[in-house]
Amino acid sequence: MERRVIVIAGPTCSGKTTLAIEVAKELNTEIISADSRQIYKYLTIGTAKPTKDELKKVPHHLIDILNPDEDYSASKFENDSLGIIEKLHHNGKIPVVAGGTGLYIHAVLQGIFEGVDTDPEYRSYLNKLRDQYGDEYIYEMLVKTDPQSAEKMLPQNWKRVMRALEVYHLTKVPIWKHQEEYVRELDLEFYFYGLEWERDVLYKNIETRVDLMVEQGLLNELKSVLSKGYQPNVNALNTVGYKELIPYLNNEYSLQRAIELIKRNTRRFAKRQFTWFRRYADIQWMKVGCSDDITRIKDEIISKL
RNA sequence: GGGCAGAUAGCUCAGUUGGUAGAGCAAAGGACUGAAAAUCCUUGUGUCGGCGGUUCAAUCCCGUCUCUGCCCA
Repeated sequence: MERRVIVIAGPTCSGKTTLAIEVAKELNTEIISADSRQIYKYLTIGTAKPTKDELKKVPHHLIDILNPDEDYSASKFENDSLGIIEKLHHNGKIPVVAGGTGLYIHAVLQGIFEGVDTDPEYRSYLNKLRDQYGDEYIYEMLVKTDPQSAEKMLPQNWKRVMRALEVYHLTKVPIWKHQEEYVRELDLEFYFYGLEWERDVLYKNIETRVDLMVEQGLLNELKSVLSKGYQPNVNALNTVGYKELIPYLNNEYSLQRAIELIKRNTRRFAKRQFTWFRRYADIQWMKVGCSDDITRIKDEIISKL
């Protein structure tokens, strides 16, 4: 029974898509996208989805599965991706998981503790409290209910504070305890790779790609999503490339400024991705200097199986 | 060729009536367990253009050179 899984991580614009396709083609297998934005339909240019041609070469999973106003989560991703992995294994294939969403990659590799769903009603209640009384207020709520978790967080980081409150609200057990007790037993063998670039080269590529996205009609793509009736504040549009263009459409600044911001925010995003992936001791970093290296890396990955 | 104004952090600049300097932006490092392209935290040593001089002490004053901009020939 097959139990191997190839995982390809790395920052945005690092060549994950191309590499994954080359590997999958050679192994005659399929790709699972670990990308919290490519999940959404209509966000195509700005999320640098694989092209139609590329999608034709190799079957892809978890791309274009949601409307922009639908919710998703790391835990759903874990379930969905593990389900697909199981099916592929059943067919004797080695799945290729590729993507840049650190938490999703984490969900596949190690899992997210189970059993505590989101509670939209409670979240909107907390959001209201926060709007009215500020970060400190909800943080104090956490200090009272789950001081141990509160100690590890700052009041400003309200998203984490809210999640901790939510978990306690639903289970009466602090989040750190759930985390501590959670053990996932899965018989999978991961081959975990990260793509590494010289920082300034990657940044230059990012800028070129942003210009290309604009040329390809990023702005029209956003307008078309909005014209379908999706609100500018949906989670899907809180995405680099789109969130900077919305104020431009509202005449808050120039298009040139928006493009600058997209480039800067993409750079910062790439940096955060490096920070996230550096935490894994078992990641094998593959140095990339130009797009030709991808084929070489593909060969190396396959030879190590 | 002459005159004037500049030259300080990666960039744009501020500043020190002489005691070796600080903002914004950019950038770097970090956190992250069901919103994660999200949400947050931390970080400013730089021959103050070069070389001389004055001074206990020069980024600051003086001289000179180089470069940049403007003006006059």
